[in-house]
Amino acid sequence: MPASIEDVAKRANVSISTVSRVLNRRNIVNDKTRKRVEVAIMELNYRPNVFARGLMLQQSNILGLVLPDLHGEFYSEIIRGANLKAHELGYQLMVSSVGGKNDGHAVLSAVSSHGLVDGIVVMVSEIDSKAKKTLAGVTVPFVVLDGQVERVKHDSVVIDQRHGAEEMMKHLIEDRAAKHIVFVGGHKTNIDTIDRLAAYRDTMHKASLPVHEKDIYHLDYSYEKAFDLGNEKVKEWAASDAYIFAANDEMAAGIIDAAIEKDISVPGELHVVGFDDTRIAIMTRPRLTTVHVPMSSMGAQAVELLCQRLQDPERTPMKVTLHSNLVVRESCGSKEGASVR
Amino acid sequence: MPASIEDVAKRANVSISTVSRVLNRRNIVNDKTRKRVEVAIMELNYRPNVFARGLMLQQSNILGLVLPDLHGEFYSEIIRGANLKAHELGYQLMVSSVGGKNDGHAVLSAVSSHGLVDGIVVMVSEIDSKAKKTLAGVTVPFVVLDGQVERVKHDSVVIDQRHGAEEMMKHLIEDRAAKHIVFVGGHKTNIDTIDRLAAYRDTMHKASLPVHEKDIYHLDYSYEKAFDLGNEKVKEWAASDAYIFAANDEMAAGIIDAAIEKDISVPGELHVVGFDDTRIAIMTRPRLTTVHVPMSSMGAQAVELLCQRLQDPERTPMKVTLHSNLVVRESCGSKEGASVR
DNA sequence: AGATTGACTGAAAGCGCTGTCAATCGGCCC
DNA sequence: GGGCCGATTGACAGCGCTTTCAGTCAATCT
Repeated sequence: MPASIEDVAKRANVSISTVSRVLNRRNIVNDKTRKRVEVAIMELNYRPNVFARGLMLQQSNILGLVLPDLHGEFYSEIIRGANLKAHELGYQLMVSSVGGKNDGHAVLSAVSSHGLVDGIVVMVSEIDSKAKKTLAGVTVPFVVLDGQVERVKHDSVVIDQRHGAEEMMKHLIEDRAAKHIVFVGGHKTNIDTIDRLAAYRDTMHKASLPVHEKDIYHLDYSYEKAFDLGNEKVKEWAASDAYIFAANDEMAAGIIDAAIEKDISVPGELHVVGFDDTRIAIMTRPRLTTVHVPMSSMGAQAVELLCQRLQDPERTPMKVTLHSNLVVRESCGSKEGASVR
Repeated sequence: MPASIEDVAKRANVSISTVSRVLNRRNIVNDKTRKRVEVAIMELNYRPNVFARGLMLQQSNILGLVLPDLHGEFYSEIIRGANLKAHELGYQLMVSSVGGKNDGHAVLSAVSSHGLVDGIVVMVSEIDSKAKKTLAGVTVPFVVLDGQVERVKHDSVVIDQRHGAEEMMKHLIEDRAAKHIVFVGGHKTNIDTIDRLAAYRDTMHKASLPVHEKDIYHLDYSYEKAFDLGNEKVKEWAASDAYIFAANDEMAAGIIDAAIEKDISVPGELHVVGFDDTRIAIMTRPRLTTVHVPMSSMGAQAVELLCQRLQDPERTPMKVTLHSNLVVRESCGSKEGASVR
């Protein structure tokens, strides 16, 4: 049983009020008394009990981070950024995934209404997900990553995917003179996929290029599925001089590897680009031309917003937009030739 | 302000004791009464306050997971496994990194002695790290991942790296007839590196192969550093028909890519193998021959051990050993030829 | 009938900490 | 000398919940 505030008080020969005061740097405590208390705290290796404190203060200094999954470089980076910033601001982070199962729903509400966390950062990547509905009933402040929840007041940080995606499309069409672009996305209901696909359609349209629905694929963001698709289509694609616009780097990697398997050279015969600029982008050969998305900044920014709101609950909701931008490497050919870094 | 147990009691026209009883399924509460209380709970959307509960019960149902870093597939998988198991057992997970900074020390002790968490899972990958010393003073149960702490009673889950590493070395020497094997590890003080290097030395010795110190490199497990090293050495290595034993998949990938850059074919002219069997292993071309390490099982197992200990604090400490095993793919040539999957 | 028992339920004591309010004390003012 | 002031400190009321410890009441026993 760890020492309580009372033990400290007794040892220092003061009342618990005084101990509490020196802990919280409240009022002024006489120098001598404070020293005495501090010594007692040292000697007893005393730490205030979080629960008692939480009960009084109604706050825990714990933040929740709820992601669709914990897998892969993408989420990994978000967690990292969020964790770092949270510690910097004196908070602890609790990470959860609202994974495929309906269990996500439960986790989310548990984490939030329990009163355990002071606030949460949620990433909602499916449009119309259950999580969104649950969020509407959440009582603590929350910030939404990469999305919005209607009719609920909250901060959010979004990526200007549109911009990056358009830049990419323009690069393909204008710099690379692409005529035939294939879009390989995640699930149809995935917000990022929706955005990126919209940019695809728009840009094609503006460039007066035809969009064939058979050139639009919806996979699940995984390397494996993309590899399988690639295995099947890569020859056909190469034959039509296609440019493959994958909605994340992993799928781009899968397709490139499928091409290699079939002895089709990238970017010689087939061009592939990715999205996110995760570390995978530099681990493929050729390295990926992709769109850089500042993942760890997203995490950090969200935490920062959340903490600000915790301090000033009345602040008007903010929406921070982070920019994405094109990163040209070799996977779709380059202006200067294939060897440019 | 969320509803309290008292609000429920009033609404159901009973005392708080009764409400508490139905919450904890204690004693027997009359059916009718219980229904009434349950209805009130529903209507008020009541959730017991974690702090109050924690204060009474001296437990939070929160587990801490402290890793050296949160970056990369390796840790990502551990987190995933741990998180899943924790939820399964009714716990929440709090993830921290004890990163390079001395801040890790602080985090660790904060997390533990604060009384916030019921127990922690720590991964200590540096021998003689500060964290280890801190652990000795930790008051809650903890389980150590991939290591041991002297003179302190605790459970642990370790990987039998030795076995996998030896299997790999034997494969190289016996099946592939390697004569010259280069070891590329992480920091000298990293436990995994130490283990793997030991296996390297032993097996070399047993096979009467000479170990040259210049064939042993200590990097930092990163793709980039390995890529740089590769750029410098790859030609020399290829010339001497070397086999590169990288201590993780990322470094193996870096070296392979450096080879490709220099137009040296893998596994034709240079042979490279990795360790861990992360998803990176199947994303390189050629795909990596590596040692499979059950990362998510590690996380899950650790959580399970921790929970068992929480239930029975007197149980004698256990050490669970997980096995690693060789996975042969193409990066060092294969028995059946280069195209085997 | 009076005593005893069993099934429920309520009152109240904290868990460890914060914050309000009052008490104490030496010094200073009129 | 009495009163007042600022500085410091202690008492104590909760925060919301669990958990004895005592009832209360109808049914059962002797």
